[in-house]
Amino acid sequence: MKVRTIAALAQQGGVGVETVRFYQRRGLMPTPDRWSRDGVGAGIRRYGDEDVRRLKFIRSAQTAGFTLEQIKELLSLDAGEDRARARMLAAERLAALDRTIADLETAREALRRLASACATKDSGPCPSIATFQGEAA
Amino acid sequence: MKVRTIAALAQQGGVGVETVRFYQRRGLMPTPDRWSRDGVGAGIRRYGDEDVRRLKFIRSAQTAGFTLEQIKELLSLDAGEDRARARMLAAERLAALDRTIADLETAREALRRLASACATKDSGPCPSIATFQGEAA
DNA sequence: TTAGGTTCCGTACTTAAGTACGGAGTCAAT
DNA sequence: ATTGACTCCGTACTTAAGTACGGAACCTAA
Repeated sequence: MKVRTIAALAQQGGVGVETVRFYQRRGLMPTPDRWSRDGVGAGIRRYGDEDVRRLKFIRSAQTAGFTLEQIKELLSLDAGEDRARARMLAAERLAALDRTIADLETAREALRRLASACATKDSGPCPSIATFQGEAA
Repeated sequence: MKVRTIAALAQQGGVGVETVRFYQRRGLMPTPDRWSRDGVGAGIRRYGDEDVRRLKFIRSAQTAGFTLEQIKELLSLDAGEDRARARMLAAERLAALDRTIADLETAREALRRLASACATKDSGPCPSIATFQGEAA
């Protein structure tokens, strides 16, 4: 159970210090008590392994397309009792994610067409617009 | 070759009027001349089929993850000569898109795990954080 | 014990992509 | 000719997710 400063925590989570502080302000990360060895000053806040996990979770959930607001709820559910709600959030996000992935696959095809439409010669107009037609969201 | 007002253009592009105007300010959409039948007033701007295609292209390219700035360049390339540049932009975006899709697939898996981890009972803590572990971006 | 690097905190600034507002001009129908 | 809807335009506001700043407190090593 290592303890670390905010800089070390941020580094392990792959974010900047200011970002951690931002998450604290938004209620996504805790703001642990200050802690001084010799009890003389106010001390510095120290972070444990659980905080690292929490931070990494936030980043993963972001990749999955959750907003910080939703992640906050997910985190509160993590400690709470309302499984049905958590399940619903997950299912909703899963559906949205599938739509996004499908959209991106479509866009990927269009982009591949664009790349190859531009590949045949080295100059002359390259019909970007045309290659995307029919793919409007 | 239908002509339309900005409202009709926006509607066909699936965006709001203000958004079209925003694209005009950013140089992504043209600002055609005003046009009055009886030459009495200053008239209203009219938009043609090409504008609809352009607008739809913008939306598609956005789905593919291009920023408006990049789309602007893509559009200028469309009329220009520099195929190599267009090809490069497309290839870059294609690679980024593949990374994004892969990330989302991973997140999708994690989310599926989350949903099923929460599915077994109807109450009690639901381990959101744990289900995502190992998936940090 | 002092110099430096961190931490803490509040506040302000940034960026991307819109969205809204308000007043003046224009158009189409009554 | 007037009304009501739409257009034009500049300017300002919004949202999400940070990022930066500045001064005071704190901690560590020489």
